[in-house]
Amino acid sequence: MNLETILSKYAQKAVKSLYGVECDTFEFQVTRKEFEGDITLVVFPLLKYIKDNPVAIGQKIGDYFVDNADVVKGYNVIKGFLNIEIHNSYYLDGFNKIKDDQQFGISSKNKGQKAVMVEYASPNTNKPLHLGHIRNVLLGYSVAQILKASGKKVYKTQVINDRGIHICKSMLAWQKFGNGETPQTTGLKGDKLVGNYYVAFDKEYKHQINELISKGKSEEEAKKQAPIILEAQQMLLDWEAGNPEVLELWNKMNTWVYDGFDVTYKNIGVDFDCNYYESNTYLLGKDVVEDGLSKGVFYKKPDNSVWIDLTDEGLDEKLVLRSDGTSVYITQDIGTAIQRVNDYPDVNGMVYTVGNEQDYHFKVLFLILKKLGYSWAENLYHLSYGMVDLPSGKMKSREGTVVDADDLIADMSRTAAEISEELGKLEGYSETEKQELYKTIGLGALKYFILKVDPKKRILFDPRESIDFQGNTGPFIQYTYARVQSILRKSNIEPGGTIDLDYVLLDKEKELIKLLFYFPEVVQNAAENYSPALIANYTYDLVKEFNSFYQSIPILAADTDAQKDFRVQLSRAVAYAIKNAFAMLGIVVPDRM
RNA sequence: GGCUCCAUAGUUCAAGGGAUAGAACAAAAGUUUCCUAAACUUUAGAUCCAGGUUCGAGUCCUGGUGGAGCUACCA
Repeated sequence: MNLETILSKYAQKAVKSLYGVECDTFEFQVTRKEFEGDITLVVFPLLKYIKDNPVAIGQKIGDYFVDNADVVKGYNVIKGFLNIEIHNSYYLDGFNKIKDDQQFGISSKNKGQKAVMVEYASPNTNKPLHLGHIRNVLLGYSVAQILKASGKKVYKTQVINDRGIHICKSMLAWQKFGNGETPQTTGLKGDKLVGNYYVAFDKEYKHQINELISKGKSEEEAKKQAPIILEAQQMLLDWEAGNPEVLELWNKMNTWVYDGFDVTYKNIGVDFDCNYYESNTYLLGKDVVEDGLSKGVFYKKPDNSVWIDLTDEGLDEKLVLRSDGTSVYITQDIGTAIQRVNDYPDVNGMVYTVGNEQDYHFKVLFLILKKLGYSWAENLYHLSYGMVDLPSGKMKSREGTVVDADDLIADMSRTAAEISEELGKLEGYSETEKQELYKTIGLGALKYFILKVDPKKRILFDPRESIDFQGNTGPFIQYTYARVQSILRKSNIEPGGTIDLDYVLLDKEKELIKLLFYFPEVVQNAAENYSPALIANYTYDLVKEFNSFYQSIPILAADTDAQKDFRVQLSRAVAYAIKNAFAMLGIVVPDRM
C-alpha cells in the first residue's frame, strides 16, 4: 500500500470526525523541495464540502494525522497546502522490502489474463528502413515492454506490406536493369539492393514521362501512358493471377528484403512474436463486410460499392468494398484484426503503432469494428506519433534526404567510440567487448533521444548536430549505472540483510528512496498512457538525484559500517530500477563505460 | 472549406487543474591528491495572442495567429 492510500484513509476519517463530512478522494502531491515535508495534501478541493478556511482545515487534519497515523511525524500548513512529514522508519521499512528485488518495478499481478497485441514497424518491402521507422519500432517495442512490465501479456507483431504496385516497380526495374545482381554478388544488404531498383524505376519512369511530354502529351497523359508504368501494372495483374514466374521473382526479392530487415531489427534490438503478410491478409475482410451488410452496419450503393455511414459520429461516409467487389485498405485491416483474435484467442485488445497521418483511418477502423459488435473493439488503441522531420522539412527519398536506419546506428556507435577512446576508461576490455559497448552506448543515445519525447509531438532531427551524449541523454543514465556497478564490484556487500529502522537518513538518501517507491506507479502510468516518455523522464530524475548523492556523500568511505552498508544497498536498488526502466525502453545498460 | 494534432528559455525537451513553470544543450563561473568529471555546484534566460470557467490555468472552454496532417473505388 502506498503512502497516498494510507493517508487517504486517515484523511477520510479525519474529515468525518472533524466536520462530519464524507469524502473519499484526496489530492496529494510530492512536497516541493523548498518546503518542509515529504508529501502534501492539497486542502483547496475540500472547500467544496467544508466551510472553513483552508489553513484551519489543514491544521486540524494535520493534528489528526499526528495523533492517529503512526507514519506521520509532523506537519506544517502553508496557504492551502498541508505538508506532512513522514517518519524515516516508514521509508526504511519500505526500502527493506524492495532493495533486493531485481525485478523491482515489474509487476506480475495480471499474468494469465487477457493479452494485448502490439503492432509496430509495418514496413514496405521496396525500401530500406529509415529514421521514421526507427521511431515507430522503438515506440512500439517500448510500449510492448511497458505493458508487459505493467503485468499484461503481450504479443508483438508487424504487418508486412509485401504486395502492390510499389513492389512490382522494384521487381520490374531489377528485371530490366539488374543483370542478375543479388545481395551476394554485390555485397549489398538485400533491402538496400531492392531499394536501389525502386529508385531506378522512378528514374526511368520520369525519363519516359518527359519524353512523352516532349512529344506533345500532357503530363497527366504521360504519367498514365509511360510504357514502364503499364508494364508494372501488368505485373501486378500477373501477380494476382498467380503467374509462377512473377511469383518466383517476388519471392526471391522479398526474401532479400526480409534478410536485410532482420539485420536492421537485430541491430536495433527489437523482435516480433508473429508476422502478418499483406499478401495473405489482403483478401480478408470481405466476408465480414457481407455479414455487416446483412446486419445493416453497411449499405450498398446502386453501383454495388459498399459503404458505412459515419456522419452521426462526425465523420464521413467511408467506402469498404469497391464496386467491382475488391477490398480496400480498411477492409483488409478489418479482416486482419479479426484474424488476429482468431489466431490468438486470448487477445482482448490491440495497439497499432502508426504515424499520425493515419489518425482518421484508425478512428474509422475502430468505429467499424465496434459497430460490428466485437467485444475487444473497445480496447483498440492507435499509438499515433508525429513525424521525424529534418531541419529542411520532411524526409524525401527522391531528394536523397532520407536518414537511413543502418547508417544512423553505425554513426551513433562511431560517435560513442570516439568519446570513449578519448576518455580511455576501458583498460582491459578486448576489442570485441569495446565494439559491443560502443554499440550499446550509441543505441542508448539514439533510443533515449527518441523515446523521451511525447509520441504525439513531431521530432526535429538535425543530422549535423547529431545526438548529445551529455546531459539528459541515454549515455548519462548508462554512465550512472556503470558507476554503481563499479561501487558494487569494489564493495563486498552482498544483497540481503535488513537496514536498521533507526538509521539516520540524510535528505539525499531519503529523496532517493522516495523516488524508488514511485517507480511501480510510473510504470502503471506509462502503460495506461502508452508513453515511454514517462519512463524516460522518471529514470532521468532518479539518476540526477543519484548523481547528486554520489557526488556529495561518500559511499565506500562512509564514516560508519552501517552507513556504508546502507549506501551500497541503496545504490544497488537504484541500479535495479535503472536497469529495469531502461529495459522498458529497449536500452541496455553497461557494467563499465 | 471541413476535421485532427502541435505551439513553453537562443535550441531540444519536462510539468497527473495546484505553491516561486523544471531539466539539458549552447553562454558565464567554479569542483579531480577522494567510490568512473559521459559527473557535480553556481549564474543568466520562457508559457503565441485575446477573452472565459475556477479559490487557483502552461494545462480546461471559445475565438484568433502560426506550423503539421487528414479529407482517394492508393496502401
